[in-house]
Amino acid sequence: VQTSRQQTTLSTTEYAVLGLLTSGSRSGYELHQRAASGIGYVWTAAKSQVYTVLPRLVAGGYATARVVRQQRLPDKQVYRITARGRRALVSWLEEPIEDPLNPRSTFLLKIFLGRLVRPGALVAHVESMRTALGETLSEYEDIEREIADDPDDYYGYLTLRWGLARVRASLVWADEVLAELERR
Amino acid sequence: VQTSRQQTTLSTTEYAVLGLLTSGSRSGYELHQRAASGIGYVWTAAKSQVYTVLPRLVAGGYATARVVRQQRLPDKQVYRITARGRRALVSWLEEPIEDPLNPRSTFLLKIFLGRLVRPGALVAHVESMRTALGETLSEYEDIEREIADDPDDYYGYLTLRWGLARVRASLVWADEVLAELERR
DNA sequence: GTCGACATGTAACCAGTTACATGATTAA
DNA sequence: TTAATCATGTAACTGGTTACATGTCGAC
Repeated sequence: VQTSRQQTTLSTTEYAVLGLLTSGSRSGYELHQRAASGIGYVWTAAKSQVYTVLPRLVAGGYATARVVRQQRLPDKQVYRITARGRRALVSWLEEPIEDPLNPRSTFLLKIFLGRLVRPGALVAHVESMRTALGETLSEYEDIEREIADDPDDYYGYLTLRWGLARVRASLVWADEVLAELERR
Repeated sequence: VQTSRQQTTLSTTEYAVLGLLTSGSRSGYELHQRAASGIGYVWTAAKSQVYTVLPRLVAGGYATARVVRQQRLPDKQVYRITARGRRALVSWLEEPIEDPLNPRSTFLLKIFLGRLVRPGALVAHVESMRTALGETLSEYEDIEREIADDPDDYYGYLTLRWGLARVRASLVWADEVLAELERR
């Protein structure tokens, strides 16, 4: 028996949707609503993306769909994550994060879904973030030394200070979280 | 005499390129190199975007191109911003920023190019950012009160604390910058 | 009778990334 | 001879946003 061709890698949106499905079966509509709260702070998806992604997850064997008939309200498709979907999600969550400082990086999504992974994987993610933040901080500090006293660079310096403030705040966060995770 | 159809609104990438051209005439290649430093911390563009955008700016009358012949090295097109380009850029820079907290918002770009606008416009941008940050902070603090003690939300709380740390750092930055700008 | 929630989707578009393509010069 | 820099572009693809399309029910 020949199985149909399946995707082997999923997009971040697909993993985010699988992540939502780990809290229970949901319809496309519900997933889109949920995307506004909770996970919405770390990952958003347009309605059209959700409806595009769900049939692909079913086709790949990562989820199953079941029609729920309703009176008064239109019928809906309710999606449930499969064991295969769970395995794919967990192994993706444990994979190292490349370019953690990229504003579209998956860092926060992977932390948010931290309950699904081995604690060591989470520590590794936060440590890689801390390393990246430390490198960025010293890079920014080098630039600061160059431009701080040059009035021509005043507006560049303002934006640099924005970056410095946020990198430093994130570093404090990373140190706190690492201490907390290691205490567990 | 009928002028050819011109774009009336430009994309953010086009404004960013115009912003780079205010520091002097540049070739596409140079613009792409510069995008790695300075403005690169607040706006990046792929090589292909730069080469796509430049002829459009010329077609719209926002820039002019001149061929510079070189021995040994290939000829290059050098672009210069026009008065029209400058006017369009400045009026865009002074326009209010919608959704300043959106990670792809133009806030930092407009601060970075602050030397081109009236000081009042800059103050308005930072004030609108401070307002948006204040609203986000109290929203996050509300959520914190709900989830801080619930162990089921532990990983959500970790990501919330990341957000809190960064919002608070940005608020401190905004207050400092406003005080500084008003002292001038 | 108009609006909002429920429910599912398609189509078009825009921005951004990566790969492809070419070709000279210079340094390791 | 291999890679890097200079220089300019095109093509394909991915991800994300907005608009379009349809239809019921309940509340105001």
